[in-house]
Amino acid sequence: MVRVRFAPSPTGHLHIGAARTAIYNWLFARHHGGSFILRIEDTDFERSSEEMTEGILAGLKWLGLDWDDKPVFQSQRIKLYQEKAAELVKKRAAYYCSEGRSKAVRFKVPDEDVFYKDLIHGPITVKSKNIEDFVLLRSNGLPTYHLSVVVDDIDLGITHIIRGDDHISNTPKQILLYRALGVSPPEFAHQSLIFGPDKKKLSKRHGVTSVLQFREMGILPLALFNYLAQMSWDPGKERIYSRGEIIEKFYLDKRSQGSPVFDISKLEWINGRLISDKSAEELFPLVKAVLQEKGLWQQALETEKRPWFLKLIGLLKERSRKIEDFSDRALPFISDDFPYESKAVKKHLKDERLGELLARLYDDFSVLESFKALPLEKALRSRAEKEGIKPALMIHAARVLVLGTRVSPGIFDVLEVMGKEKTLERLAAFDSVSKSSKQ
RNA sequence: GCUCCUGUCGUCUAGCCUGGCCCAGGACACCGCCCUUUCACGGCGGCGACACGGGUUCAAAUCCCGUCGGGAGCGCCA
Repeated sequence: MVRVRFAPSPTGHLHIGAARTAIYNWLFARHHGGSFILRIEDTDFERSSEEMTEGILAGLKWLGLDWDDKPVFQSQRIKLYQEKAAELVKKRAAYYCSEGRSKAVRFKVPDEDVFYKDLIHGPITVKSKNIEDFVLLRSNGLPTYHLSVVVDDIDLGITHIIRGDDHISNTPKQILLYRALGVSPPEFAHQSLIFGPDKKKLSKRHGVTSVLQFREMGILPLALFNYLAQMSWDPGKERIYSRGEIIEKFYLDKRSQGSPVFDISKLEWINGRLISDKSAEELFPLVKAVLQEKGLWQQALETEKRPWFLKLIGLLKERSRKIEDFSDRALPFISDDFPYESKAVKKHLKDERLGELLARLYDDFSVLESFKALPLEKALRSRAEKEGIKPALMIHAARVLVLGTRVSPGIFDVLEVMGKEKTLERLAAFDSVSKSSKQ
């Protein structure tokens, strides 16, 4: 029976490196039908906080991870560690050492080399003479990491320890502790660390690293999940999978051992694909949240204008890579207070014929019975033909006048969603818009 | 300094265990073309890597040795 754990210390936010470790443990447990245990390593009272614990749990949930049993808090198990330390002293595997007035318990490293077979790295051997006697119990009676980890992993019946490479050199110490406690050690698998572009361990100075920050940016949980799961590992031909598919394909060995560099453009690519695949209905609450945050939300979008708003989301989702992207792009549709890109105005509104052409187009549009993409397109193209000009001239001008941008979804779909009233109003604003940029 | 881990396109990786199908495959990014009203999508194409040096072998990205590079750990932090 496979039993693994994720053991964060609540001294900071859920970092994507830690999240990746959590994902691997979870995947391993689910693949083998085992258990995934959460253990909060909060024995460093100075730096730990309940708030951080909440944030970490929220991050895990958001990623779609669930855990078995209740989370275990090390702060509530101090007595157990102290007992085990005493037991080791009794067995003469550990001893009291005093430096100054304080008295701590140190492990007596025996004169035997440590060998173990890492599931990812293969055989690793360390000579015991390279390991110093390390502290088990601090002079204040609190356990150190090595003691609490080993005692808990034994107590919780952990079968596989999957964690970051930064723990490789801790492992021999812990194996020695298992031996001293008379328990055979579990399997170990050490996963490479995520690096920044400078090939150093990823940290805050590299930019966004907290899982919750990605959520705020408008990254979908499944996108981050896929991206993180596919570091050091290649599940196959498709580039994006459901959680269930990844569980099915997951394996630990035979994976890349080098440290991967975090590349946000790939994450965003996955995210964009996932956004396109979602329905407007699914996207609705996410877009709402972003608009609310930017102070652009209108209650009507949820009530009488909801069907219209869903159409808008459907129009915009194909080319959005982050949920954030929706706010700028939706702006001209839900408000009259939007910017005109000066480059766009200069490029597409400078033709002198435009004033007259747009006036005629205005008339063509205003007599349309149905303000839908197809008739709109027909009207514009036949106008262009009559005038002997390329349709593109009016198309580009219309885009700039209606949206203020050079880039958008197909213009006729845009106009349809924009509606007759606003479209005509904005086409009529040609003079003032084109003039304003000349100053 | 000591110990351990690690090194395939700019980036993520496949291949390495079980040498030949690899003058190295895919994806992201980038560039070009097609589609086209713009962008995105899609299609097609391009750029681009086995860190280096020896050895073993008919044959090495794959096995062996060495060199160099990168990282992490060495706390009464976790």
